[in-house]
Amino acid sequence: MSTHLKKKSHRAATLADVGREAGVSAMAASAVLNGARTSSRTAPETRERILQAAEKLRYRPNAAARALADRCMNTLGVAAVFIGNELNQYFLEVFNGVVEAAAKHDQNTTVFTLHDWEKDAERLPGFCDGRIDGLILIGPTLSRESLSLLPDHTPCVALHSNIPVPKSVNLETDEEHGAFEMVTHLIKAGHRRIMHLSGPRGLTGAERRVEGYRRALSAARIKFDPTLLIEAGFSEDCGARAMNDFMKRSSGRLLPQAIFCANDAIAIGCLEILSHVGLKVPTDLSVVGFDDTLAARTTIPQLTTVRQPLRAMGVKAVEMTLERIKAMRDGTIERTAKNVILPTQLVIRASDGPPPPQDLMIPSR
Amino acid sequence: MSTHLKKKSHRAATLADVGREAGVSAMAASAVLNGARTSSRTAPETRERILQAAEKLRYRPNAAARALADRCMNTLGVAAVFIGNELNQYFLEVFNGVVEAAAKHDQNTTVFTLHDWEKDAERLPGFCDGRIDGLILIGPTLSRESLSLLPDHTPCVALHSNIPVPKSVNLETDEEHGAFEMVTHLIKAGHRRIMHLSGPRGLTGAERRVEGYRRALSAARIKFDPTLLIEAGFSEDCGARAMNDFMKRSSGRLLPQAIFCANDAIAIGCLEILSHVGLKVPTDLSVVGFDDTLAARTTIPQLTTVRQPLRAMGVKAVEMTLERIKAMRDGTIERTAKNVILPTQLVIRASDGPPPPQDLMIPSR
DNA sequence: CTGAAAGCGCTTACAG
DNA sequence: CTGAAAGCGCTTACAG
Repeated sequence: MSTHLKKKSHRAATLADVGREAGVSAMAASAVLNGARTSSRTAPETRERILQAAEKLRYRPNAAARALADRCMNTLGVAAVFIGNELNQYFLEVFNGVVEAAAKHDQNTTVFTLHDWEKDAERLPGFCDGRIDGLILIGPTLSRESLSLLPDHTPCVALHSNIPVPKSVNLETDEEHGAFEMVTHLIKAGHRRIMHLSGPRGLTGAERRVEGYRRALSAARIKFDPTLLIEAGFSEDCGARAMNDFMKRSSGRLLPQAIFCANDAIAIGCLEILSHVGLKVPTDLSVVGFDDTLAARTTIPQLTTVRQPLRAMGVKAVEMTLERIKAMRDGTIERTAKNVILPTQLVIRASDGPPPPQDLMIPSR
Repeated sequence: MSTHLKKKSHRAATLADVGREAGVSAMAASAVLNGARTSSRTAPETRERILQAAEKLRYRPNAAARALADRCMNTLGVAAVFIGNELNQYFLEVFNGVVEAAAKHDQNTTVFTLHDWEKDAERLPGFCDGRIDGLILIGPTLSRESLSLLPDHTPCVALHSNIPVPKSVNLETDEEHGAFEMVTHLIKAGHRRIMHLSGPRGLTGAERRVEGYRRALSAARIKFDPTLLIEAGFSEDCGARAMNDFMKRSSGRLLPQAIFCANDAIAIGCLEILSHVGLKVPTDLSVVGFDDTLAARTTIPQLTTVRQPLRAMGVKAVEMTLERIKAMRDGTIERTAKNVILPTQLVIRASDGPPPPQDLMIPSR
């Protein structure tokens, strides 16, 4: 065919090209190819011609042009931090859900990575520059001031935000209850001397788990022993370090019967140290985690933990973002924060059991 | 001169707005705010005025408009499969590198998920519709026909493609050599009866590992025993199942001294089964993996494995994609496939050791 | 049912 | 050094 101009070969076909090929205008082509009210608008015969032309020219709508005209990119932004350049398991679980739901709704997902929430907060407005229609913040720890940087014109949903994000949807889980249930479970199995390796004190998530731990103890009338509450970071390394330090400085004293770790990563670090000193889990002592990340299933023994529906939260985050985007277009968007709290769930695997028949000591090295 | 129309308040400021505010044209603003040759073009004093106006109006360039004019989105696409809706560890490691490098080069990353490479191949051209400048395929297993669907106008880089992608950069690792080294390492430690839990036969990656295994045996003059070569899938479940089946049908026979698993996930499944039947790793037998994913460090004992530089491959994929994008713009792009092979590396951790002093039998259950 | 017009916000030549 | 013009590919009113 003579329609193939030289320069066209290196350019994607446009609506104008399709229209020309089909002998109609570009907007006719637009209506049948990309338009919403496709069917009503165009005569069936014309419609067919346009479809064929598009097929022949391998027409693909240009996303940028459409976005410019539409003010809609069909893409969702996801912001998260890289700790030491490493995406953590928590993020990955959530992201899994986000990607899954985004795909289902024909949305793209673009990932923005920060190194530090507070320091990089100023980059947030830049993400909302037209390339995304909504923004999902994963586990942000932003101050009230930084939060105010978020522009109004892009709907936002936050997961496990350290403080609720104003005018946004805040998705959380019932961490206090999850911790309570887990510690109660340990108590019912006969444990009394239960240690808690907490997350960084001051972080909402960490505090809630500490509260659940203490409430469970007090509900069972077990006296809270401050030497059994040890602060760690939310990583494997931190868990290992905290546990190691504890063992060193407490050698010769009574070994805790169970250790409730503030997340799975800490539990894994903890397991590692215990294995080094020859203590067996769960026969010598029980170790349990929190989160139910993939890693909880790859430890040996598999980790008893508190399931946070991270994947489902990712899915939900997408759905609520989409809702807000729609509401914003319709002008019906609410300007108030909305908090959604999802339940946690106890997952009993193999890393816990009854306490050993007699008290064990912390080995000295 | 009603500068502040009502509708403007709910709209992001444009270059025209900034220009008006600064008393210059939109293109002047464009030049100083977004242009490349910024400094030379504008008088310092004008420049300052424009900058201030932009600041005042909180001007943010609109990505879609820029993309349309530029034909450049500053975003890279990443395509991968979800197996059973689950992103695997392999992907996550690579993705980590991709996101890291993309951030460094001020590129966005958008993720496209497929359920099955071959079935969803037809979706690939749709991704190249102007919203991405380059496409990275992670572990594609596409037929030659499907590969031909990839449009010419978007540069492509593939990682561990089952067959080299034509006209693209193909990043691989020296898997055969890695497998050879690992098995040789086991042989040097005294192992003779070495089992291989392979990946799906027919897949290039799986075959290369089998080849390395067999070459190492033959280099050490150990006769290849076909009953010790068992096919598994590349997942934990598959590894567990394959191992379980083997143990069942071989009960009472000699236990292998070492098991070389085709990836870490298989090794984890294998460890799980061994732990169930009460066999100790590495004292009763050694178990080693391949990949060095995060999971290799969370098993107990930590997994000895062959490190593939997955993260670095992600980084390299981004860099090479960017190179190709640039070359395409300059018209200097090569139309030939380019293969880059990265080295693997032995990582000795705690899941291997010398064979036990006497032969062990496979326990019957 | 269909097309001509205007506009989305930005750029890149091109004049002055 | 600076601005008027045209165009990127698509849409949404608006006429016919």
